[in-house]
This record gives sequence, C-alpha cells and structure tokens, in this order.
Amino acid sequence: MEEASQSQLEDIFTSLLTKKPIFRNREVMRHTYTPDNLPHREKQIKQLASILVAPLRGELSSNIFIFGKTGTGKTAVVKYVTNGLKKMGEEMERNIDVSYINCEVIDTQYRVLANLAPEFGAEVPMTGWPTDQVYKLFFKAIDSQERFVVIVLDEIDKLVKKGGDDILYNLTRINNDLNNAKVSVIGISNDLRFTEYLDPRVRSSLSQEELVFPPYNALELQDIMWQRAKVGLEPGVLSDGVIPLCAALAAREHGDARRALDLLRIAGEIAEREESPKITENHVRAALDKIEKDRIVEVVRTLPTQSKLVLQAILILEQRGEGVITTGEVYACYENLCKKRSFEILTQRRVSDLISELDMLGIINARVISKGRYGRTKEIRMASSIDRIQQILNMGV
DNA sequence: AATCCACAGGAAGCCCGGGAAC
DNA sequence: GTTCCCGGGCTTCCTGTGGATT
Repeated sequence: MEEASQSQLEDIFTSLLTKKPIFRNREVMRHTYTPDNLPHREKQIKQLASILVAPLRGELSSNIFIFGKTGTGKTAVVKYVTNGLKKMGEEMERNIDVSYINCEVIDTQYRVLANLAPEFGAEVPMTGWPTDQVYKLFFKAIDSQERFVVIVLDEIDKLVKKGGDDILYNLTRINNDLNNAKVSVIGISNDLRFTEYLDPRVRSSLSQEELVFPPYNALELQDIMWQRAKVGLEPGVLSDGVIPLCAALAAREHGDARRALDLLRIAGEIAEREESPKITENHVRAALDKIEKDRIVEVVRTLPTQSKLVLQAILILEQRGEGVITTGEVYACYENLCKKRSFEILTQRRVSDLISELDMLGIINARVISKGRYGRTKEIRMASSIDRIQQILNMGV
C-alpha cells in the first residue's frame, strides 16, 4: 500500500467531512414499509373499506378474495385498511380483531390454526397435537366473547397447494357454529387461476367479494418512488434518469413496485459506498446486477446436499457441452458423482423433483419436451453464469 | 394409424425426528 | 417409558403422453 502524503490525508478528511449522505430515512425505502398513503390504489382502498365497514355497523362482513401479481400493493392495501379498521373499532368500542397470516411460511392446516389460536389466548404447541384438537381450542377461544374477527391469509395459494383446502372449508363455515364471534376471511393470491383447485363450495363462499389489483404502469411506479424518495432520500441526490429507469425496469417485470423500490434503495446503497454525491443510472444498473447475483448466491449456498449434487451434475454436463441435457443424462452423471463422493443415491423419481425445484428457484431452466419416438423428457439448461455457480458450489460440500 | 420411447408427474405409504400426553 | 400426532424427504408403483418412426 502506498504511503499517504499529508495532502492526500487532508483530502480524505475533507471528503469525509463534506460527504453528503444519500439516505435520510432508509426504512422508508424498503418495500416492507407501509406508507401513509398508497398512490394509485385509491379505488381498491375504497372498495375494501366499503366491505370491511360492516363490522363497525355490527354486521358480518363478506369474505374477500384479492388477486394481483407480486408488488401490486395487495398486502400494503390490506394492512393499511385493516389497521384503520382496528383503530375505528377501538374508537367505537367494537371488538374487532385482525389476524394476518403469511401462508408462504405457515403452509399447513395445523400451522395456520396453531398460529391463530395464541392470538385469542389459547396456547398451542407448534407440533404434537391432533389437528382437530387445535381447531376445537381455537374455536372455543374465538367464541369466548362477542367479537368480529378478520383473518387475512396472504399467499393463500401456497397454503392450498400444500395443505389442501380443508382449513378454508372450516374457516368459511365457522360462522354457522359460532354463537358470539363472527369471522370473515380475506384471501390474497397472486395466482389468478388458483380458484380452479378449490372445492366449489369454498370458492363461492370465499369469493363473495373479489378485488383485482392490476399491475402498476411505469408512470405510476415513478409516482410511488418519488413519494418515497421525498421522505427517504436527501434532497438532490437523484440524477434525472434514475427513477424513470427503475420504473422502466420494474414495469418490464409486470409492474412490480417491490422491485422498483428495491432497485432504488440498492442503487442508493451502492452510491453511498462509492461515496458518490448522487445516485446515477449506472448505480441502478449495478443494483439490478447485484440483486440477481445476491439471490443466486444465497439460493445455491443454502441448497441441501442432494440438490447441490444434482446441480453439480448438470454443471458437469453443461461444461462438456454435448448438446441438450436430459433428465436421464443428469441422473447418470449424478449417480457417478454420488458413488465417487460416497453419498447416498436417490431414485430418479426424486431427482426429477429436485430438478424441477432448481427450475423454480431460477438456477436452471427445465422445460418438458417431446423427442417423438425417443420419448419425453426435460430439456435442461443453466440459467446463469456457470463459473459463478461452480465457485459457490466449491465453497460448500 | 399404430407403435413406442423416456420420461413426467400423481398417489400412497414408509421412515424419521420433532413434540405432547399418559 | 409408550403411544399418539405432524410434516418432510423419500421410495414404490403407477398411469399418461407428444410426436418421430414404423
């Protein structure tokens, strides 16, 4: 390292002293933050409020089904309106409870009930009990006093995919048996075709009211970012093209506000680290790259051993570069790999599932193709840089 | 038109580790 | 301790299938 001369040191001090911060309030720039007003969602807010006003009048509110892709403000609007509902409930001395459950994490009937019950004062272990016992306890707890209960099930499609629609069936019918309490359910889903998998009775009962959240267009995304930037960033740190660029990039991904805000925040963090006085379009592009890289690194690093072996097999085949890779080839290579490193060998059926999982994680591309006489298989390709993934793989195992 | 490949992917059920209850 | 539950990973067995080849 070079020796810093006196004048260089002075430069460092002055630059540190004069260094202007980028962020005023970093929290505001996160997509998890719920702002005071939600631009371009006035219609949905009004709709939702007009349904949820029922408990304030002492009536049972309809069940609601909410559709819309990721980052269209579904969760934000629901939280916003239900918060307001709770506050109004307190003012009017009505007993209103709102329970929010994210079904991506809590994805079985048992876990949903075990998470709901404690909110009404019934302690339930996270495992061990029969499900119907938990249900009974939950039922009793909820009916112990007169109240309105709104249960929000976010990412409800995940729940149904794994746990079936039994809970929904029970929850939507629960009012028939309750004496004191009244329950309504808000289901949030980003899979538009998801109701097809539901029992018709559940479907009709759950979608008494339906709300659709269309994607934001680029201009609306800009509005959202401007509004956040006003509070979250120092004035004057934004170069002209930055917000339009973030909006354009996010609009390309079906108008995802979450993505737009992440881009802007990460770009800000990169600018901060570079000690740049302004966020530039290049920072945004760097942010785009960083988000994707970080995601891949994290996913690959935390992959279970067997998935890593399958991925390694695909990598080896890809590097050999002998045309299209199929499930059979991957399995053969994987078998070798396991033998060489003395790991247990799973069946091809299981490996086929692991390949599909890797596809869903976006590390590889796998699509089903038919080679006519030569059967049906998956055509497998790497989705991103082979070298980088090999590096991450080398660190583990 | 019939055949037939190389799998896809559903269904059922096993095993195990978590835990509760008795 | 034994016996009961749950869920996740996995195997076994299975039926289904698009389209080149016969």
